[in-house]
Order: sequence, then structure tokens, then C-alpha cells
Amino acid sequence: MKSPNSISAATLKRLPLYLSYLKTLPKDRTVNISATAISAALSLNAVQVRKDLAAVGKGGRPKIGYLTEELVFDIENCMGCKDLSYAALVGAGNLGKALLSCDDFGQYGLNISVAFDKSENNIGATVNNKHILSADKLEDMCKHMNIRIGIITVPSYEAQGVCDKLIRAGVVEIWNFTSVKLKVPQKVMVLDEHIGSSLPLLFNHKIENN
Amino acid sequence: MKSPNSISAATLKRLPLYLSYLKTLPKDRTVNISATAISAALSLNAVQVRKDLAAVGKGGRPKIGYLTEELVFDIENCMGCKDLSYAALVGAGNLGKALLSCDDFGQYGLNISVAFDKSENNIGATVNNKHILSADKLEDMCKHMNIRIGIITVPSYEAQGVCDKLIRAGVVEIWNFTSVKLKVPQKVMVLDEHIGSSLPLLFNHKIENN
DNA sequence: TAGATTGTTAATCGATTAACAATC
DNA sequence: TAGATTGTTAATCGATTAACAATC
Repeated sequence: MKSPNSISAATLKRLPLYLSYLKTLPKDRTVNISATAISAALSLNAVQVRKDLAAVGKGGRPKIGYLTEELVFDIENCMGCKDLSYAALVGAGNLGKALLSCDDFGQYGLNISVAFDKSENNIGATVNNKHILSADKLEDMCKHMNIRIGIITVPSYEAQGVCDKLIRAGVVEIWNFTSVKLKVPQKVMVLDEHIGSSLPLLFNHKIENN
Repeated sequence: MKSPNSISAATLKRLPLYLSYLKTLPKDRTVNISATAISAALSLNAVQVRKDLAAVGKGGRPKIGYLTEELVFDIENCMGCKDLSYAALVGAGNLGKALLSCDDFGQYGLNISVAFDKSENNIGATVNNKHILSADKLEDMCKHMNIRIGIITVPSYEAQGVCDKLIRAGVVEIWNFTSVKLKVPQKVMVLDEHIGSSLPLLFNHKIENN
């Protein structure tokens, strides 16, 4: 069994891609899958796919490919899906609710256990079976539930405050959806999800004449 | 004035970061800003920042730094903010509404002009002053409004269909929030926003003892 | 067998970082 | 002047891709 730590960041980021593709395959009709097929479906280089798969799994067989089921198992294992990570989401606005509703994350091993909000309109509500509690209860609840991951979907000006609260409650990984650069102690990891940071690529698209 | 086409993808992706940082600075008190200061604030390498800024602007002055205002202008120019890009959003669920509500995109030059949805609950509503229209009107309206960018926030199984419709309506750039690999003609550019693709990085975070 | 496929080694490419001269 | 800063050149690093042998 491979140690995820030895896997490059670039490869790690492609794992969810592979996983969700493999899950779209009809289980009975695709016992085996080739790197060639995967690369074609995802518009990736075939050698790259093979290298990625070599990094996470036990390898395939020439002419036949990989055992689909085994591959799914290995990818999930490397991604860290095996032991579910429990997360708390703070800020149940539209974006927060969108994340609460997204069942794909469960596939990746992320379990958003609870959400917090300040607004009376949201407190007490349920989204996708997840309860929205008063932000006052954040520290107590997170400690009590042993939450490791915090998801920040509040307005920018509240982000650092919420971040500090989460850390006091024992959170060591933060998924940050605001544009604020969060200040955290060294042991805490922040993953910035800058939606829109790739927009310049879109704007700079020029149509080549055909 | 630099041609955006000569700027690397890595640099382009950092431009929004610089821009939003520069906009947080008090206008009167920071006529000049150094690459050193920017790099410290954003936890980037100082040389990298200087190279990025060299690629977009006319350069700074030793000991003094860059003219903040000029820098903002140059970055906006390179990102393509100058001529607003008009976009249509399809799928006004929670994620769609979150994007409609997000005013930051305007700063980046993206103007979501109109939204479409199938659900009677949403049709006719307004989010952040943007109208949600019936999906039936998609093709006519997009043609009529001369929309170039389509944003897809529908469920996965509807993604390809919506994509085809958008392209028929003249859209040439697509911002795709589903996990589906869209099939498009060569002249159309797809930007995949795979929220969650970096989660494996978060899961693989091990706390070093301190 | 022939051909499709894997996996490895080497080459290429692009991006980051280090070193340092030039400037105000 | 001294020191902070820019900008460039060279070195390093990491990721992608090409070439090819091994395998079923």
C-alpha cells in the first residue's frame, strides 16, 4: 500500500477526476479499464495517466489494463477517502448551501457534519439533512464533535474571525472560500479555493479562425 | 501596453490575487507599493511577484516600488477587465445564486447579465439585480444579447445538453462547474472549475509535531 | 504470432528560485 | 553614502511528454 505522502500534488489533484470518471462506468461491463481509455475520456496524456495510476495502485496488465474495482479502491485509499474526514461549515449563504447540497464530496471522503450561521433565517434549518446551528455554538460543538476541518463561506470581512474561532475549537485544516489571506499557526493548513482565479484564462481566449 | 497572450498561465492566475490585494489598500496612504510588501502579504516569492508585475506593467522604481494606481490599471488591462465580458448563467440553484451574488467577478471584468432556470420557483425571480428567465428562452436571449460566455451550474446529467444549447446560441467560452467533461467544437474554450479537486491535499495534511 | 498495452528511462518543457548587478 | 528595491541571468526544480523495451 502506497504512502500518499510520496505522491505529487499534481497527481493528487487529478485523483478526483479519475475517481468520478471510473464511477460513471457501468460496473458489470467494465471489469477492466485501460489508461488509454481514461486518458481519451478526460483529454489527458496517456503516459501521465499511467504514471498517476502507478503512483497510487499496484499496476495493470499489458493488453488488458487495470481492474476497475481495484483502481477505485486504490484511488480512494490514496485520496484519504477511507477514513471519513468530518467538517464544519461556517456561513450558510448561497455558497454554503451549495456545498452542503453537494453529495460528491462524500465520495471524496469529506463529510460536512454541521453548519453554522449568524442569521435567524437560517438557524434551525436543515440543508441536505445537515443542521444549521447558531454561530454562538461553533466552538463548543466543534470541540464536542471532534471536527478537524473547517469550511469558511462567510463574507470576507468575517473570515479571519471565524478562522480564529475554528482553530480555537481544534480545527487543523481550513478550506477557505473567501479572498482573504488567512493568518494561521504553522500546524494549521489552509486550502484556498479562489473561485474565479482562472477567469483571466477565459478572457484571454481568442478564437482562431477555422 | 503588453499583449496578454504572451503572459504565462501561471502568472495570469495570480493576477486576480494581486488585484484584490491592491484594492484592499487605503488609496491615499499607499501611492507606492513594493513587490516585497505584496509578496509578504500573499505569502509568495518576491522574485516571482516582480516577474509577474514585469510581465503586465511598465515596471517599478528601485527603492520606491510601483505606482499602486498604475499597477491596478495594468493588471486589469492584462486580465481583460477593460472590456467587460457578458455572460449567461444556466442553473439558478444554490451555486448559481452564489455566483450571481458574487460582486467580485465584476471587478475581474465578468458581467453575468442574465440567468436561466427550468424551475417555476426560480423563473421570474431576481438575484442581485439579475433576472432569472425560463430556460426555453436561452437561445433567443443569448443571441439577442450577444453573450459570449456561458456559465454552467446545472446538475451533471444536464450539462452537455445545456452546453450544446449555449454553443448554438453563439457562446464561445464556457465556465463549467459540473464534473462532466464537455464535448465542444475546437473554437470553444471550456474552463473547468472542479471545486473539490484539491481536497486530497487537505486530507493528506499531517500535523508535524511542534 | 501480432498488436495493444503497461511501465520505465531519458528528454523536454515551464515555472520557481537563487544570485547579483543596476538604480535611486 | 548606504541600503532598499528593481530587474535580469543562471540554476534548480518539478511536471509533462517522448521513446522504447517488456508483457500478455
